[in-house]
Amino acid sequence: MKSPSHPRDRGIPEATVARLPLYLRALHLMAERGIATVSSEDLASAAGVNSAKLRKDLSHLGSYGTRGVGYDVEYLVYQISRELGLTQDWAVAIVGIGNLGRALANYGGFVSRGFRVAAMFDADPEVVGDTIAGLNVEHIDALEAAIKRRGVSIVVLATPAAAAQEVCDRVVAAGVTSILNFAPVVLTVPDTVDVRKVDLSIELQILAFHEQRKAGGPLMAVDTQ
Amino acid sequence: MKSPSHPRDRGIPEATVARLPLYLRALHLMAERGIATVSSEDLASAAGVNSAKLRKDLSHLGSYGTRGVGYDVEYLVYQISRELGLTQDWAVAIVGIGNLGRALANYGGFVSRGFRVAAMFDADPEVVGDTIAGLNVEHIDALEAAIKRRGVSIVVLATPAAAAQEVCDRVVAAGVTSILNFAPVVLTVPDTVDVRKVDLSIELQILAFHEQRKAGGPLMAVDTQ
DNA sequence: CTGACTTTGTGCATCGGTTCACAAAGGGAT
DNA sequence: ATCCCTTTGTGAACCGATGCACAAAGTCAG
Ligand SMILES: NC(=O)c1ccc[n+]([C@@H]2O[C@H](COP(=O)([O-])OP(=O)(O)OC[C@H]3O[C@@H](n4cnc5c(N)ncnc54)[C@H](O)[C@@H]3O)[C@@H](O)[C@H]2O)c1
Ligand SMILES: NC(=O)c1ccc[n+]([C@@H]2O[C@H](COP(=O)([O-])OP(=O)(O)OC[C@H]3O[C@@H](n4cnc5c(N)ncnc54)[C@H](O)[C@@H]3O)[C@@H](O)[C@H]2O)c1
Repeated sequence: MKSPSHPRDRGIPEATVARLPLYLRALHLMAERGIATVSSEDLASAAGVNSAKLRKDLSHLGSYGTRGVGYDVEYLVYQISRELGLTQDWAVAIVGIGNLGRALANYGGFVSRGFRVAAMFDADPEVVGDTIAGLNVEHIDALEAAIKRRGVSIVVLATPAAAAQEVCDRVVAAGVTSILNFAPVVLTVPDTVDVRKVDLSIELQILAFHEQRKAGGPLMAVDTQ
Repeated sequence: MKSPSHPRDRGIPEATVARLPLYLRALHLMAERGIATVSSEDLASAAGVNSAKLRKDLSHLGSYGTRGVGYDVEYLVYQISRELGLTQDWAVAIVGIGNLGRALANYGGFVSRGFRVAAMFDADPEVVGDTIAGLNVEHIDALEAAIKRRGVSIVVLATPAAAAQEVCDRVVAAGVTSILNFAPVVLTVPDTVDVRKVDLSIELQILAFHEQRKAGGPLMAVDTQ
């Protein structure tokens, strides 16, 4: 099914994909500073990873470095961007324009790399019609039509938890296959659909776990007979 | 160094820790609905994981199930909460009260599980003095003093990227060892400090990668000679 | 008290990912 | 043209996490 000895092989490990944006960010900063060439050691430390890992990650995209020299910054930016699909621009819709949805809509760093907020939806008549970052909030009833009309391919869910699954179902029925979910629920979707979640509360709980260990761990012996 | 055959062994795998909050959330929902007992199969499907994984995860905390029956919901909630350190409450500070910081400060689900916003800081005199969710925004100059006075142990960073490392350094110097970072930068900290990051842009890029595959993958042959 | 049935807890094979360490490749100096 | 130096790309050992599959443990009906 796959050509085994083919370079430029498709099938980049998920862990690698998750780090490519990190490398890209570091490379953009370097490009801005006029750095033309970078070694795996330097780029790795800018991205906060091990240099062997970085080299292995990049090797999945092809052989874009020069031994004895390093990687050409511009060229690598281009290759990673292309691999991630950032050479095209992506129309994003945000559903649920409350505290969080508003913050996201106003966020500039969004647009910076090929992502464009193309539509916003809410169910509250109070909110519908508001203009945020130059764009009108539409009623959730218009969801399917607007998704198709605007070519939305990524949806950000920022509704309350109780509404998330229902909105998700509609969005999926409308043909969207990439969802970023902020609501604290496990979404059920067909496996053709990718869901990524961001859950602040989980992050805090993980921090609390380690914090407790740090505080209690060394002292714990005191009380443990 | 560690007692090998000891039950209730310390050293819970990181992957398990990251899932405990998920189980906890599902359990809370069940408790609300009056469910007293749950099998690993049901809890696993509510949390969106494999049941063997769930059982193995729970086995790290101890042997809290009953064979033939399942797990007592209330008891499991208590055990997981205790393990995560949620039986105490945690004072959280938010630094950078812009779009995102404001959304976080207003977020209710925050407080729900033992996390309390105890302080907010900003550098902008326009923002300092505002009241958000009943709490006053303080000037960043008061950072160290307020962290100590209020017993803050977790800091959420929501400043622009350019300010994040500097604020981080101050926060660490003030004795904080748990940081949740929203700014798109790699923070450098002593290894006694835990940093978790949330990066919307990275999530979108990962989605874009897969979306591109879905769209381009099957069609790619068309163009590939 | 016994036996059928349910469900946990875990040994084990497997897998994906990380890291080390080094041969191969290229650049630049002489 | 040759040699030395730097740095890549990757084989291989290692490590943690996953998931299957089942024996052990417990419930409950009769
Ligand atoms: N605010 C945060 O910092 C934060 C942090 C973590 C997670 N979250 C989660 O993100 C989600 C949004 O949080 P928030 O603070 O913005 O809540 P919010 O209540 O301020 O906003 C929710 C918005 O969704 C709209 N909405 C409700 N039902 C809808 C529907 N069916 N279709 C379209 N819109 C609908 C509401 O009108 C409202 O404007 C919640 O699930 C919350 O748990 C928020
Ligand atoms: N808004 C979003 O949806 C979003 C999404 C992803 C990431 N982020 C990141 O989160 C961070 C905040 O985003 P935002 O949209 O809220 O930005 P913002 O500009 O609205 O808010 C930043 C706030 O930080 C304050 N600030 C600046 N320097 C400071 C300092 N040294 N000490 C204390 N406060 C200081 C500013 O006065 C401002 O109020 C940024 O790093 C951004 O990249 C935001």
